[in-house]
Amino acid sequence: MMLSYTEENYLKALFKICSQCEGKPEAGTNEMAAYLGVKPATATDMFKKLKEKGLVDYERYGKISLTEIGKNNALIILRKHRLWETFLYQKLDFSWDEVHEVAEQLEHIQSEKLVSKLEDFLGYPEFDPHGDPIPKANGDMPPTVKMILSDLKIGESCRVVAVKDTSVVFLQYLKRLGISIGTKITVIEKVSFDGSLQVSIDDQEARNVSVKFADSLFVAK
Amino acid sequence: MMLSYTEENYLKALFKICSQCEGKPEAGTNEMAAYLGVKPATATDMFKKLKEKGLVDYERYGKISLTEIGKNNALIILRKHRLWETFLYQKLDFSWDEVHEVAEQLEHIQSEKLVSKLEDFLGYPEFDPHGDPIPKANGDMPPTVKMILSDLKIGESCRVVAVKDTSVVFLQYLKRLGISIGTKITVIEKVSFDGSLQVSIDDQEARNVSVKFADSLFVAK
DNA sequence: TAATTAAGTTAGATTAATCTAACAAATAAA
DNA sequence: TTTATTTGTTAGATTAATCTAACTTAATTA
Repeated sequence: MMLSYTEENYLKALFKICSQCEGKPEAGTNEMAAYLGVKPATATDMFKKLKEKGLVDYERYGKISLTEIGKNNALIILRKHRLWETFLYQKLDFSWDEVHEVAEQLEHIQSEKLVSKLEDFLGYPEFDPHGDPIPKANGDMPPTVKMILSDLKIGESCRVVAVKDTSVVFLQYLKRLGISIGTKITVIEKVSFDGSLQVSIDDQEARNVSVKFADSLFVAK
Repeated sequence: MMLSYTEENYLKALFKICSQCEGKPEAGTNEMAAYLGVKPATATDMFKKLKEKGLVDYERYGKISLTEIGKNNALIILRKHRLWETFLYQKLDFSWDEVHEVAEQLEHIQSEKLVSKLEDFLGYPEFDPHGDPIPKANGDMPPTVKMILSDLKIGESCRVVAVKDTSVVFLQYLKRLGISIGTKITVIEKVSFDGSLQVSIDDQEARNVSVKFADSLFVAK
């Protein structure tokens, strides 16, 4: 079945929203509309259409969620997105914060052969430049059990494995702090007043990072 | 100025048609519509729109041609198309006849940085896999003075430098004959009955090729 | 539980790209 | 030079994706 550019974006958005919140693999109309930058009325119409096509489960005034077919389609798009990001980063020397925008366009190119050839060319990467796993051609994706920086106790060290927030502002901030995949971070102190952390990046002098920041970095001990 | 996918395709089509016929750098409505696979009425509407945007010269019931701005836009699209074809062929191991279709999609990706990085990655190629020149970022393109196989006299030899016809059937036929860029061809005889040629490909045993075939291959002595 | 607020839907309009059918202009032929 | 043919245009409709404004349902709270 052929999906339009827009339909693909709705599926992808739904997948992203659903995979973030554990217990609730579904999204509301306003939530989706806000995420996609359209009005709720627009989203409602699209929900009906996607339901017709068997890609989502949805009832009037209810939540929306992906069917198995819808999920599979979303994974294929995510796969393309992440492979292209890897290409841009590894081969074309794009920086961390630049890859997303262009990959948003490239992910919609229709050619199975292109994707598999690209994957081969990149050497079957497991993760994209942000540390997110790349789904396989069959839709398989390693379930990533992720720990965030906030989970660490005082005195513990870790390595950055991925970013939770992929906004340009965040990625540029990371670049300014000299943080990328693999960077070592040690928690020196937790400030009880506002929950912020004193951390040492690559064993440099300590600096303070906000809760929001510590919640946005995936790490491994 | 932002161009839609469709507008880009009209400009590209117009450029192709115009650059083929020497004396007449303009196209008719039916001609364009047929080329693009739409109805003439649709083309008329688009002509008005493109004129509004200053991309074409056009008057009711008249021919259509590119303005300087329109031509520049067309060249940028052609540049992207040919760089992507080169990428697919050189890096992803696509065959001659497969590159076009995917490049038709890739050429519409909007990112100047992507194009220049890609060009750099490919080592600033001058020609695409079909032997066609790749426009530079500023729109410059080497004026290709091309000779076709039909131009050769009996006994003369040449090397294939490009294909005039990029249809899949033709490219696959070339593949079957073992012809690609650089292949040596010698004209053994011209059959006066139908204008067909007896040729030797890479000094192999002679075989007959049609006028249409000989008109579709660009060669150099 | 009744009232208020938040969330979601419907109806009607808009824009881009397309179509068909009917019409008009330009060109070619008799 | 009048007619026939080709070429091109206009008008009106359609589809996909979007909007605004008005309305409905669900959830919250007093």
